[in-house]
Amino acid sequence: MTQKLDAIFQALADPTRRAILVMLLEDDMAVTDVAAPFEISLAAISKHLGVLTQAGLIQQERRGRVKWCKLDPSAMHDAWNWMHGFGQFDQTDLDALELSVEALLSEPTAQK
Amino acid sequence: MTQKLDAIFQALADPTRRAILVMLLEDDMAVTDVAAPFEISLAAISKHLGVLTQAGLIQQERRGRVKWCKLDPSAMHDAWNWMHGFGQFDQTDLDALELSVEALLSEPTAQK
DNA sequence: TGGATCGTCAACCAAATGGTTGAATATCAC
DNA sequence: GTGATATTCAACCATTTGGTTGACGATCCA
Repeated sequence: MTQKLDAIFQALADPTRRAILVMLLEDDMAVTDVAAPFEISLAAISKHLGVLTQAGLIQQERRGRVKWCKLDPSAMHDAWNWMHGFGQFDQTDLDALELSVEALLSEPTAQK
Repeated sequence: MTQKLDAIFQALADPTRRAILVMLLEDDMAVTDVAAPFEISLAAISKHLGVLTQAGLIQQERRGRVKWCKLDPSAMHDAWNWMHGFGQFDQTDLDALELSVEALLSEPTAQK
């Protein structure tokens, strides 16, 4: 597990990679489209996507000549879980937490 | 903010540093005591503590010849907050969240 | 078939990282 | 003051990282 966390945090430590993740939050994207907003080479982006895939933060699927990238939140969740032990949540956090909980509780399938 | 997150995630990407943070969860510690369980040199631990301090994950305070290290959860919290947008929380998380919320709500000073 | 597009690979480079050792600086305790 | 303890500093080293460029293998389309 610690090796997995190494990879996840390492992947998250780069601003370009975090920006990519945020973009993928919006929608799945092809490699070329991921690269478009950045000034670095396509090969560099390709490497970043490799790092993210290795860390399990995204999944890549090839369809034809296009390789689609989609977010995989489960790895992020592992990191989140590890950090969770450290949080003494203050009021600000509490608000966010309550919103999350309430949203889930109000879903049709949810039950107390 | 992104530079701050760079530093935080970078700091968290090393297993030795994560282990140190877990140790400090238990109690504040002197540098030498932090170093004790590890096989690497004291100087290396000192560097790790520097990285953690730089990232804002711990605070160091010198008293006499001893430098005390204590956890500072606020930086962790920044990272946690960034990640929060990515989480589709499943039932397992919900349980943990509820516990946190309820614990806070049941504190004397807490109010709905 | 042939040209354009998508993406990776390989080789290379500079800078950062995690480690070492040995010397230096404070502080404490006698 | 002397010696032991706590911590950092400086110089060094090997490896990793994030980037480049140019060539390459697939795939689409006309």
